[in-house]
Amino acid sequence: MCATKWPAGAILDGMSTQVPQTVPQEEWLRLDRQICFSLHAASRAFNGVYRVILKDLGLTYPQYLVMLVLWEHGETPVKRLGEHLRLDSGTLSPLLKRLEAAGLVRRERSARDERSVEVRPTPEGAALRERAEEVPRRIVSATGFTLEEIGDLHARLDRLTGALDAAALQESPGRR
Amino acid sequence: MCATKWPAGAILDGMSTQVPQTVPQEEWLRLDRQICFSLHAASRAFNGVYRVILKDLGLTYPQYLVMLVLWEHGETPVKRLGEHLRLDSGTLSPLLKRLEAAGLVRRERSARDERSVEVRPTPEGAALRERAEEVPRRIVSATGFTLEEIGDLHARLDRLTGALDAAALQESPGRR
DNA sequence: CACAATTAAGTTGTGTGCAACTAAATGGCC
DNA sequence: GGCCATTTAGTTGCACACAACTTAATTGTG
Repeated sequence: MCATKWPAGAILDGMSTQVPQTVPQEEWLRLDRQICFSLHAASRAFNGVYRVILKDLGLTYPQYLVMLVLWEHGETPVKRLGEHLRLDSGTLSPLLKRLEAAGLVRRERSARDERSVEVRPTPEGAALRERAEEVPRRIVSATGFTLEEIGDLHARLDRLTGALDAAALQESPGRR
Repeated sequence: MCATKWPAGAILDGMSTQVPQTVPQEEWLRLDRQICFSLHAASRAFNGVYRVILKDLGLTYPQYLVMLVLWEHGETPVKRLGEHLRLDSGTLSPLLKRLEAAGLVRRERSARDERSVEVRPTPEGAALRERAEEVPRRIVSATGFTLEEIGDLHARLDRLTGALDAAALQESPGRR
């Protein structure tokens, strides 16, 4: 919910604030833009390349991510999809409805737990995997990075995400 | 590869496809998810931390980026804002309208070029800068990274974005 | 000067992403 | 068995992000 107060500064609590104060006051806003902004920009640039490549498949980028999970794990409840992709039902429900309308997945209430909805690829959705298999190579090639560099970047980003999640969690302890 | 199928194969043209074929077919879809997904996740994690921190200021993350540009450069036409932030008018127009409604910026048609709209911070918008000055430190601290690591990550991400943009450009040569 | 091409904002429509809420089912606990 | 807290999807509302389009102003060219 993160709807809480913010006594401001809580995010620093419990974290080592080992940032050297060698950077002049004035520079902080510029520096900051570089950090957050370069990530934001990279994410959107990635999105753009995926958009072009996935157009043939009729998928958006988040829809592709969902299909990746389904191809790997088969029938999966919405809840677990959300855990894999870090998305909640507010995002997944309409997305899955579109995938179902496109004939790529089927949704049906679990028999054992009527709260849960199982999502599984239709034959068409499963068949799409073959055509999707060339996507990764094209993406890697578009990055211009070697596999080693990609692995390294991946590790850094995961560490970053972990730290950011931990910091945000300090604020809103009760969600997802 | 890159043989027949897609007319979209242009994305590979002119790039060295120096990806070693040591990874088995089956693994590609998993690997791929790791690259794109970790970036996607990191971007959203950043967004989450910013959302929490910026709530005090009444700004969303993209609105904060716009204010950063305005604080640094003063009066700026919408067009230039878009260049700085890599956003088009479809995103900026409603965003700026909200910032104007919040009393943080003013928009007015340029006298010399009636097509252009100049955006500049109001006194309230300018005053917000002071309160925003603590944001970067809190963000850096939330990442758990040193400034050196951040600089390094920043360089990699910029390189990545450049390569991805170049690849996407090959596909849709006529835009933005 | 006239007129086509270009440029800058804005609008419309679609698809996320997420907070806040609702509804239904389940599991504990007495 | 009855009741309440929890869990799971779904819905609503808001804010990007971007493609495609519209409108208005400017520029370039003959």
